[in-house]
Amino acid sequence: MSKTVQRLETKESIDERTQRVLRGIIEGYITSNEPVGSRSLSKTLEMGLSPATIRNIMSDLSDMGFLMQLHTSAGRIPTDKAYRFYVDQVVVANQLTRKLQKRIQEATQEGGMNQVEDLLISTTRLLAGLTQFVCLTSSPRVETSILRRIEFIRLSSQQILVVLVTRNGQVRNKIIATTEDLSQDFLNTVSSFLNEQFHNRSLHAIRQQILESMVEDKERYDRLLAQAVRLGKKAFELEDAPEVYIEGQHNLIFSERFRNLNSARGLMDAFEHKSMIMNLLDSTVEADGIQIFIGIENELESLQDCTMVKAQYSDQNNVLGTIGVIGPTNMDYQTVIPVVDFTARILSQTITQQSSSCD
Amino acid sequence: MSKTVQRLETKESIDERTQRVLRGIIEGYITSNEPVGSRSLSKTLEMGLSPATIRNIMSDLSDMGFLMQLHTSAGRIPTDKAYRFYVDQVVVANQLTRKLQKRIQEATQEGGMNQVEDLLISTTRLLAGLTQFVCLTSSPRVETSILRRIEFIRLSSQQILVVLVTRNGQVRNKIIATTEDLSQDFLNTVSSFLNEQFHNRSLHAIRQQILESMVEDKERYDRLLAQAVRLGKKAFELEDAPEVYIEGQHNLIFSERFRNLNSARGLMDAFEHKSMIMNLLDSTVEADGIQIFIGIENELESLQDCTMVKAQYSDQNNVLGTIGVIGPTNMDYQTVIPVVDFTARILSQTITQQSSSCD
DNA sequence: TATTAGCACTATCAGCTGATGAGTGCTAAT
DNA sequence: ATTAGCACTCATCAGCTGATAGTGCTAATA
Repeated sequence: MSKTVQRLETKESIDERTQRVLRGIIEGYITSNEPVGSRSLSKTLEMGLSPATIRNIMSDLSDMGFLMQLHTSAGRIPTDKAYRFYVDQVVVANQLTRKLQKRIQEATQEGGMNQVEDLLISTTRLLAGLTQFVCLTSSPRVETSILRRIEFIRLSSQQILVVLVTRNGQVRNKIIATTEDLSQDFLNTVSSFLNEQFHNRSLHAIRQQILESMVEDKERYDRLLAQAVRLGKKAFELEDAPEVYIEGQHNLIFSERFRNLNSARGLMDAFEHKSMIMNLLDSTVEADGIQIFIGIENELESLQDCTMVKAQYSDQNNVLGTIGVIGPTNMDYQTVIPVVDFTARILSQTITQQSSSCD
Repeated sequence: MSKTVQRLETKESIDERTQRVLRGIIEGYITSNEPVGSRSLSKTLEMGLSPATIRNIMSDLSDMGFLMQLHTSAGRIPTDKAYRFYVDQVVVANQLTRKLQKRIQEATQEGGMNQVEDLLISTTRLLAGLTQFVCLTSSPRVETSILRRIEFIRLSSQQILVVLVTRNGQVRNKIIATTEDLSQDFLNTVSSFLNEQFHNRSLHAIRQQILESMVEDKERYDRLLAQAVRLGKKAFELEDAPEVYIEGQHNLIFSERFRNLNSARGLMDAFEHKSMIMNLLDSTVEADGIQIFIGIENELESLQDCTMVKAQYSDQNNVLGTIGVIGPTNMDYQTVIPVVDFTARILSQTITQQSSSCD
């Protein structure tokens, strides 16, 4: 008999009243950042329940793994499981206030942002500012971007500057060394050749094809083709340096909301390793909407006291990168989730506009 | 009579023994980061002085403003004045260990650093790592850099990418909008015209001249000239965004050596305002060597518990920017000063090599 | 049977206490 | 001129205190 009761009390079937109490505790802890006790909860809930009754319910919730205590007499705080319940069951697609929407839109559209890099940096900073957490953004993987234009500029007899513009507006510069002195005229011919040949192909695909060309019979090459392949090879040998932008690290130290966090040091250290962060952001089941990792759901150990909320941004065709915030597990999900979501959408929109403005 | 004595005890004329004691206290505090008392000093000094004698000397030094106490019974610590004495009188041009020299050289010369930006960032990081302090670097003011090459690349009917390469290897990209659709061929003509016209001139001078051209009689212009002026104007309208690189901020929080610092928060906040930092670095009497600002010598209030050690770097002709570290006033000057000095020299050297490699 | 009041229990925190120790200043002796 | 000796001053720390805010359990109640 008691078994049945226990089954009934599993995730799906906590009775209404218990749910309301749990929700009250979670929201109480989110707003106050203090453990919540039965007495105060009895007041704020306004369900006409006495502290004693609430204690009983709390006790049950503790047994079910939704609540825990820091010390015997400290009031209770939600566990990661509770936040998961809260996010899945309680938080509904919440509308942002118009005011906030406007603020985000304005910030991303303000002038001088003709380069994707600038746009990403300022968006990252914006989100860090809005949430008062740490914000991370991965830039589009150059690998998969589509070539819009490539150009070679002769700097000296030994140096050539490669300028590479992708469809979504990223501009990459790279200086390559040559042994042979090539005239600017010749370089122009090479670049028009490459532009024609590889228009609208992904950088990855282009590199592949160039490598294949190289193993083909070399004698067939005229000078143009040979140099085109040689220069192209160097140009598309992109450092796949993972570009990540991080803003708001100081919140980790100074913000009151991170007070309970003991691994600030570990996180700061982790942020130094950009490739690890890159991985953190982009190792994602291809998901359309927003993704939330609460506490222990995070793989990275120093993140297990935090929640990461992230969303992908894209142009009209492809996912380009990820933007996310890292905050305390008792963050205000009701606000943070839509903020991240909306920001990612606006970001996608802005980038799409930019890349569609080419002929 | 007593007046004469006081005069004798001014900066220049502290007697040998007193100087040795002062030096002992300063060095003791630098190494231990603890106030130093008469007893322990009597041991480490090995001058055969009893603690009592040392106390007398200490008392004199306090009167002269070289020492102070945090509490009545806490031992003494040097004042800013003492550090100034130490830096001016005691620290002699110290040779770096070969090991350290090598490490700096290797770090700045490691591959893939074909862009000045990368070089600056990695040097900044290096210096932050070596000193365990915060390191700041200002990038060359684009204003004063010499034009090496300018190029226009047609992206679409409304967008043109400007690529601007300076003598010292900085590459700037900017996308400008046009109303008129200009062919790539035409753009090439414009850029060769501009390159010829303005070769080896400073960006600042170029902008001046373009503005002057504009007020001249407009009718004389042929189409090429008109467009060249129009595009040139947009191209050289550089955002004078002060570029500053900051590394090692986490040391401010986590390093034991910053323990006595109460204004970490203020400093972190200051670092957010890049233009202020830029000012801090570059507002410098044009000085050849290294510059040191100890405690209250710093204008910025939140810096007045710190020492800033900075040095300018340059190519063969001009000062380009400044690199500096911010640490506690009781930093190890004997090491830090030569490290900053040497790093700045190597930086200058590397940049000079790069800019001299053009034809 | 579900709820509640009452009570014993417990951990934390702020504030006080006295002991300890490092360091000073002064004075008298060398 | 130097030093030994001594009284004095604080900062720190451990240990104790009462107040507070929370719990769990039990017995009474609707």
